Amino acid sequence: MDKKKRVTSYDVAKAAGVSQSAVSRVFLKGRSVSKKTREKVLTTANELGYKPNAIARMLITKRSGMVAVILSSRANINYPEVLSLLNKRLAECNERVLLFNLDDSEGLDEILEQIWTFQVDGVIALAAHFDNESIEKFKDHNIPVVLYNRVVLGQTASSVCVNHEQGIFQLVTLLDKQAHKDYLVLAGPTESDVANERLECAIKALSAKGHKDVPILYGDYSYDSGKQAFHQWMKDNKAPTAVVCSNDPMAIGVIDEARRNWGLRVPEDLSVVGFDGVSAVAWHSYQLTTVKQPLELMTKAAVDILLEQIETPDNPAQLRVWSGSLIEGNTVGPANPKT
Amino acid sequence: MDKKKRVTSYDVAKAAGVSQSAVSRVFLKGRSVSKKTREKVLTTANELGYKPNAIARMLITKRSGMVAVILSSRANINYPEVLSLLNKRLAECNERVLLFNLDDSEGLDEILEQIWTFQVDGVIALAAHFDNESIEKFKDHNIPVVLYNRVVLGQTASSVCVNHEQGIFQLVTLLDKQAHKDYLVLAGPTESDVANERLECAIKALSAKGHKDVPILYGDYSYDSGKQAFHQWMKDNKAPTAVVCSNDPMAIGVIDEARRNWGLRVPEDLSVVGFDGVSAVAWHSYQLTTVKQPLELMTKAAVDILLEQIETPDNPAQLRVWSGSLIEGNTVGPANPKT
DNA sequence: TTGTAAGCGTTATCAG
DNA sequence: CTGATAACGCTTACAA
Repeated sequence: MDKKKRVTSYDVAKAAGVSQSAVSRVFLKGRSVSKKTREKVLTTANELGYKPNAIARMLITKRSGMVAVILSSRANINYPEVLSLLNKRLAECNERVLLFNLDDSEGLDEILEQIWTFQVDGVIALAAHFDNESIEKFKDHNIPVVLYNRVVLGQTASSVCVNHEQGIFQLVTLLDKQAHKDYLVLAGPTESDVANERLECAIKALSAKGHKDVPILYGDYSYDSGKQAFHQWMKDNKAPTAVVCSNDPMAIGVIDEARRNWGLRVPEDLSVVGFDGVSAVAWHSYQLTTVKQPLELMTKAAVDILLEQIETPDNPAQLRVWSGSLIEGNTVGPANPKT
Repeated sequence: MDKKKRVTSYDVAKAAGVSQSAVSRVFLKGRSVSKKTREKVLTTANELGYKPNAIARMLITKRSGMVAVILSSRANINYPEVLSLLNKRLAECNERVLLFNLDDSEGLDEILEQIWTFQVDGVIALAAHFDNESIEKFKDHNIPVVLYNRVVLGQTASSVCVNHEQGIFQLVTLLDKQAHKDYLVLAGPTESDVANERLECAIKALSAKGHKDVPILYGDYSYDSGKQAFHQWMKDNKAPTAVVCSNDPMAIGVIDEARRNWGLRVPEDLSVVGFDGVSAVAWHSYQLTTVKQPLELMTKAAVDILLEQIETPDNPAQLRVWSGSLIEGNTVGPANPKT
């Protein structure tokens, strides 16, 4: 009694006195089965504990019901909601998430091969290290891809994005209105496309307001890197009056460093803005002014677009861009240079 | 040129002038193939862009190479590292993560059926709503389960846990040494087993130090719920001198609320401890005293145990428990009751 | 509406 | 070492 063989549609068929295909039809939507046999099959299936084997189904239908989600550890740790929301939306559409972690570009080819062998229906890519060549490979394999917050130059794949340019422009405008002149930009890791885009947007926005040659510091998106970058700068330079950070944790790091080690009050002496709208920005000790990504809308759209591409692969790629919403915290004040 | 049919082992066999089974053997480890045919097959496979079809392999080998990870949104958002670490470890062992989200118990049965149809090799469960009955179902289906931070009474499934009792005892001891007498316990959501266990441990530890009938507040593990719970308490009651919180974000909420709205200094007037050791506890504005879970060790063990159960299903279930490490921040000070 | 039979693309078995 | 051939458990024409 311990060698429990899996019960198949044949077993059910035999027990119910019908053909195997009848059993199969009962478990498929929109197939013509008489009420009588349906009930007969359903009850015996229940007795035997039969559940259709998804693997066998995948093999014949050539649809796996799985979507590969490629992300980096950093992406998941900074935006855990994204994965949860994607998963939930996909589950509603009867697709499961098969997870792939891509932290350094070395493993990329290996991951692509894996994805290919698993016959996934589509791919959603959030990873930083993801070049255009790889995107082309998916095209070659006829497997639809949706990029999340990743701009493509050639526009061969669909993507959903937050409008970095508009969001950062809003933040810079806010600072500019307060008559700030001494700016600092704290950028993210140079390997990240998103980080580079945010940096460019910051430079462009500042430039549009007449602030050229703003010094640029680099961090890795972490709190500590924000602290450290600001510390390094302050050791050798005069304090800025405004810091434009490429994400929220770094901005919070800058705030803590400024307050703790350099006697700067925020926002009286120093204004700081972030980006993303993570939950901690609302914490009372910070109340960071930032721009929030509409994650629910973006994830929903990513799934919708992907499913559309799965159903009708010949539809052209599309790009959808959302404006972020400004969160006015308490970290922006009038310029007040320390002399 | 656009109807790209997938290339199969037959195509490669024909092109290379060998049998289909020869091709198959080349792509399997430890199969005897002559050097000559191996090379021949490998090069033509490369030319044609052949990759074995994992689905077909699953069907015949009855191993899917996939592990179901069941988690709640809250779990992923509070402990995003756990999923990343699990995924990385599993990938090293050639297992992929198939994700299942379980937020309310209503969908449980549905998810279990899905998991069953996907023929996953094993399950790692981090979800809060996961009763013993469900665990039994996996046993019935012969599919190994490892529970993550979830105690089982019957001990029919393996599990890895942080030692809540020991960790909380350390924290309470720290407070007791500072002569605190007026305690408050801030517990997590009552639906969560982990939350309930932490609450029990707190009561037990306080009781062991002679502090009986400590008032208990409830939150949902979020920053806001910590703020709010403390606010409610303070409206009608005298300030405690020490708050034992069931996780870090709630503790940080308590700190902010105490400082902002009740003029309490931390740690001079109020001591606060948390649990988990999330990254924000190190932020300078808080520097929370807490206990950190050894996530790397725990996730590694979860995977190791699961794989062992997959290889040798008759091995008995095992429980592994780790002590958390005390992080002494700056939120515990001598008792100093405000009169 | 039902049953028969032909796949889907592998791996496993067993002669040669 | 190699090549037939039989599974694996399902879906899907096709014929009845």
